[in-house]
Amino acid sequence: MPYVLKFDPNEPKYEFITDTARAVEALKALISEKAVGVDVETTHTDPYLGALLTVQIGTETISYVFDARILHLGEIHGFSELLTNKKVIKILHNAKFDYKWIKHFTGVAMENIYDTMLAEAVLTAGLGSGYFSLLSLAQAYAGIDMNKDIRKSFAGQQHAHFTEEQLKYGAKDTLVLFPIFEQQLQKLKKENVLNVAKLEFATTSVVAEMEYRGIYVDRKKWHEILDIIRVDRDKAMAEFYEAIKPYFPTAQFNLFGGTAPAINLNSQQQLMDLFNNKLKLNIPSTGVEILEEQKHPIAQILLNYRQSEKLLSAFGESFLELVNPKTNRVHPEFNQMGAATGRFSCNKPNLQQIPAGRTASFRTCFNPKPGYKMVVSDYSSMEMRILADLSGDEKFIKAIKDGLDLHSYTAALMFGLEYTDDFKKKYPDKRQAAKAINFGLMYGMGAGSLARQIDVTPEDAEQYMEKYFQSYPSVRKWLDKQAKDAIVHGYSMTPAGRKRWYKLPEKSDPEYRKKISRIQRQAKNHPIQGTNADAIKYALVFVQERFKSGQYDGGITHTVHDEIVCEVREDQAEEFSHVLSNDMIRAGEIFIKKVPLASEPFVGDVWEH
DNA sequence: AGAGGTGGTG
DNA sequence: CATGCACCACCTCT
Repeated sequence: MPYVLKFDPNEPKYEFITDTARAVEALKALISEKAVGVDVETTHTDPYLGALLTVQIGTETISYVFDARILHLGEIHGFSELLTNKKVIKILHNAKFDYKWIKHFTGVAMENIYDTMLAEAVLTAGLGSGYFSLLSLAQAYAGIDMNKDIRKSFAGQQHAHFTEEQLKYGAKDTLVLFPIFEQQLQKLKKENVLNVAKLEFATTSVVAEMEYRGIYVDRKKWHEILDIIRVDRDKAMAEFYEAIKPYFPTAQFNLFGGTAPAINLNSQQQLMDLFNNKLKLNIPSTGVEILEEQKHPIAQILLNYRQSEKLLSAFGESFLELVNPKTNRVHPEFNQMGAATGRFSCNKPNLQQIPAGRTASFRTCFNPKPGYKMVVSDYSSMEMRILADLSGDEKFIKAIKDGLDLHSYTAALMFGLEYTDDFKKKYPDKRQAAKAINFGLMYGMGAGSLARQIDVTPEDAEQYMEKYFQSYPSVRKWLDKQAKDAIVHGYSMTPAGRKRWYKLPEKSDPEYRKKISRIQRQAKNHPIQGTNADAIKYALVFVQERFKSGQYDGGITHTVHDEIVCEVREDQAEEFSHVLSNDMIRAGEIFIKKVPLASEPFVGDVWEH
């Protein structure tokens, strides 16, 4: 049945509230509602740098526009009571944005959130971009055109009077949430993903708190690391230009007597010309895997240059510019539906791609605030445990239960060797090969790429894989079933019920097989990666409760797929580290019942372990 | 502005 | 028949 609008999009009913007495009355009326729409207007996107102008809270028929410049909302009776009330659903679009502003300016931490943006992301995972504007949802669910230009007009409105146009716009933003909410709810139930949506909603306030808190970055130390890398980079660059001199006999001299670089080291086009036309190496690309095979010294020099240049460009000044001048911390944006699998993505800066090796120790620059410790915990080999559990493979499960080193154990089975505690030392190559298989098959890898990766013939790789699947027969069965089901149903699913949909190609599509194969690989991986995501989201909710309840002093600073990083008051850190690990395990056990889980805690002064 | 190449993370 | 999942940032080139 079509949804009937309860308001007039051209004349939205609203009340502009500037006095406390009227605010109290409005809030009193609102608290008996089943659900309210909430939105804010601000002068900026960053609560640390801007001002809160209005908070709109409304029903499906009327929106109350509270003037946050005049009213002390945090102290007004009924405001906190309404926004933290667990019986009244707060409907928002991209709730973490409003959450941060309301928290910052009123001290109120909203509860019981329904987020129309996240709901849409859950409903279209794998199909869309993961980002949905209120504009597009208003159009799709209510046929309403929203004027996006008015939002920009709030930037300079800190003291001036709002126009009626602006107030109407603000009001419409809460009114339009209802038709979206009502219809999404039906869809979420119909697709059986309401529980996943609820997990996302519970997670969103945790994400808001995490972004709001941010994490301290030691800029001085960061610069010291950059200086060292820059020396290496310049050295490699000099070596490179020296080495290519013979190939550029006409190398021009510029006006200042120095040589003008004959080649832009960052131009793959010019490099290809050098390697193929001058050096006659005939390489298909200049990627690491190709260059590593080349004997020519220039290839090695380029690799050295690239290694340093990569770090300087991706983690240089541009990174430090993202440190917030007010807080001296970075406040990355975490997109909780950033990946089609349910994983987080992260940007500005992307803390999920800070180098982890020991060569570039950027992670040591992330420190707790004074009097606090970094407390970190990682799930150990989580995706392998998930695969063991979901496939129900007895041998696989037993190996985990017995606490064996899984890569070594797989190697022992595949190569017919005896498993011992020092297997890793005795057969490092065999273990490495098994590791490649263990990971690769979770991505649906074929024998061809396995052969390339562990440097054996395709025939050998084929044999290894066959041996692997003979060792773990249920794993093969399970993977095959995921691939098949995805094509039959058009989606794959985690045990938590998180779905990822696929756009199936037409039979006539010239790339039909290629596309089907790709979907099959994605469908094999999705329940594994997605279950990890489900677990970490539950864990984040559990852990946040530890801080919110006042049990521990501190907060979550960030999360990297299978890792949660917190800063916790020094005297509580050690104890908290075990609480953190246990919460992560407890969260995982909601979905993983047959296999024991582990999460390793660390306490220190840096984000690194 | 967008695509493609490269490379950082789990 | 093609052949490893999920991201984001920076660079060059068009």
